[in-house]
Amino acid sequence: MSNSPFLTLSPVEAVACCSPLSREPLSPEAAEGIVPVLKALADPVRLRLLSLVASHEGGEACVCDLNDAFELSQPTISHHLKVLHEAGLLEREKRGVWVYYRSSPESMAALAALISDTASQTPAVTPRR
Amino acid sequence: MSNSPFLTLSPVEAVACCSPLSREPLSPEAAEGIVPVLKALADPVRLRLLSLVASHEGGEACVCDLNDAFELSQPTISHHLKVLHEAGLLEREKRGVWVYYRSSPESMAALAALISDTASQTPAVTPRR
DNA sequence: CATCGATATTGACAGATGTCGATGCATACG
DNA sequence: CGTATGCATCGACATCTGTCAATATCGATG
Repeated sequence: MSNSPFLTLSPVEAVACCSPLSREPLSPEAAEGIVPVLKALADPVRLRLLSLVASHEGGEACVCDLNDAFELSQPTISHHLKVLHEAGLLEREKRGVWVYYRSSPESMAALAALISDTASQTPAVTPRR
Repeated sequence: MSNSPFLTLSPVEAVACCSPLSREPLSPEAAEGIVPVLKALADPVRLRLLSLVASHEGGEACVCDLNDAFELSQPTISHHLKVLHEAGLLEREKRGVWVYYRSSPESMAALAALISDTASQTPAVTPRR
């Protein structure tokens, strides 16, 4: 695999197609692909946002509720939600005037498997079309 | 417990003592305690360093070997190793002139459990087939 | 002791990131 | 229509972060 398949992958896809960290040395390209997801998580506000959404009933929450949970400006919360969304950790759905964000358990599971693959074997890098 | 127990905890301890993200909303203090570990991971060089050490035989590697794996200055690698060490993701041991870093599977497992406590139960994200 | 080799620390600097106020853009409702 | 509300985008700013060259430290060895 000479040319990186990671350039065409979304962050979560890059995570899902890697073998676990402790299995073999991560390639530079794979690392670059995965890092956006970890960066998205590596902020206290975003971590709480993700937890709020994921632990909310139905695994989703309205932006208006999320705003109220922080003492931060609305644009700031909107910014953080965008980062989580672009990393593939939150899905977005507009219903009327409101916007709902939904957590993605598959993405979280893929990330967890990358960090510590104790039980299941993740499939090695499988090119998709 | 109104006063934060997280101030006295090392990053990995903060990770280990939290219920999973999707179980209940993360408290601001818990988030602050966990974030250093995620920040440590959220860099391509550090992610590769961790993977190199973890996948190396015996789960440990000498700094001299790690330096050679990157086209970065020695102080830069030393800096990144320090960050990983202070986050509790790598352990340090000096043997003679050389320094060895060892990965901490428990820390990684704790982090994986925080992100997705179903990681070991769900058939890890499988590609469509 | 003098020196060398392996790591760590320091100081400086450019670029990335979190935050805000102001503004834009839809959609709902009189 | 016009207006109100929910959310996103923009521009600006201060702070944080990754990187390097220079230097310090510490153990081994002659």
